Amino acid sequence: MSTLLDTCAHGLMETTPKIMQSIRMEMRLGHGSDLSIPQFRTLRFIQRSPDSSLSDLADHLGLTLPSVSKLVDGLVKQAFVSRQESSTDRRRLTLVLTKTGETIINSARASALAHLARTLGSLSNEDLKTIHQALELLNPLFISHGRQKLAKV
Amino acid sequence: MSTLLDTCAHGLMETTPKIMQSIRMEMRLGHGSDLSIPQFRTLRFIQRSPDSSLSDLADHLGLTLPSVSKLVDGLVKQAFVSRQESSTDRRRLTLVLTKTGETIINSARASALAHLARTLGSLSNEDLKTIHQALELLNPLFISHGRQKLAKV
DNA sequence: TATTGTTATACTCTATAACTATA
DNA sequence: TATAGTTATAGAGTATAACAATA
Repeated sequence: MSTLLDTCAHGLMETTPKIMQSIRMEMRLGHGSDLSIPQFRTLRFIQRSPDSSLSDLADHLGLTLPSVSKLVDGLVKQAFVSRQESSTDRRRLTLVLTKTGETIINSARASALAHLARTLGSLSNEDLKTIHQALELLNPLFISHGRQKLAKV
Repeated sequence: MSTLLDTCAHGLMETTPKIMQSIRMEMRLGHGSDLSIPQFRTLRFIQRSPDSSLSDLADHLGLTLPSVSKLVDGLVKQAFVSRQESSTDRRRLTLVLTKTGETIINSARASALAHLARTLGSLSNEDLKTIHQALELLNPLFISHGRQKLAKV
């Protein structure tokens, strides 16, 4: 009967996709070169965790290695990222942001944040405090669970 | 300088994709037949708004007609949905859930909700109240803006 | 002419399976 | 043998452009 719990679950299922769609749209329209959400997250991850390997990225995104390999393919093709050899382990590679990649991610991020801020702009400070608290509560509950490996059917 | 606003925008950008990924994963693993998020939303929309047209659905999802046509193709192929002719306007079609579709959407929904409830399960009632309030605030701000029509480059 | 929907084409996202190279 | 990554293949998601049928 836990009604409040159910209500929150419903709310998340209704609202989360709408927020994602808004972010996605801004990512396409908001600035020159359009990034998908995974591409954006990839650039952000490399920016924040330099010298990561493909496996590190796969763990962060919760995707399989082939998926991430292809994802990076696209970013390399656009010259946002380069693959460098690891010196210690010749199987591994090191992901590096190019100058262009750095520019793109900063601009996309700024544009997305500005758009979100505009969207939240009508709220009072108290409302914002509530949202902030809620995000602080939710964030640790939804952790990336490493690479996907789906059960066989 | 509006720091709280920025903090909320950052929080949304960090947390929203993680929640989506969790929902998406449950949608694939949680029950027999796996649905993508758009498929899930489509079935839900038809369930709640019977006799809708493809354009109605496109508006609801914020996608273009060709995208939605293809999306529905997949659901028809799986026999979750059927396309029926509209009696009043022979250009329009009417989307109808099949018996199977009804079963699938109910099961997927229950499973996703249960998973979310489990994830939120460790929170106190007060925390849940905060989240509930936040969702009530956020939900109306992120409305579907009708079909996409991207600017020409 | 405007609207509803489909088809053609072309990306990205994502997975599994099979492979190569290194440890 | 186990791990890092790629390639092959396949289906879904998404768009634009071009089209058919109806209003």
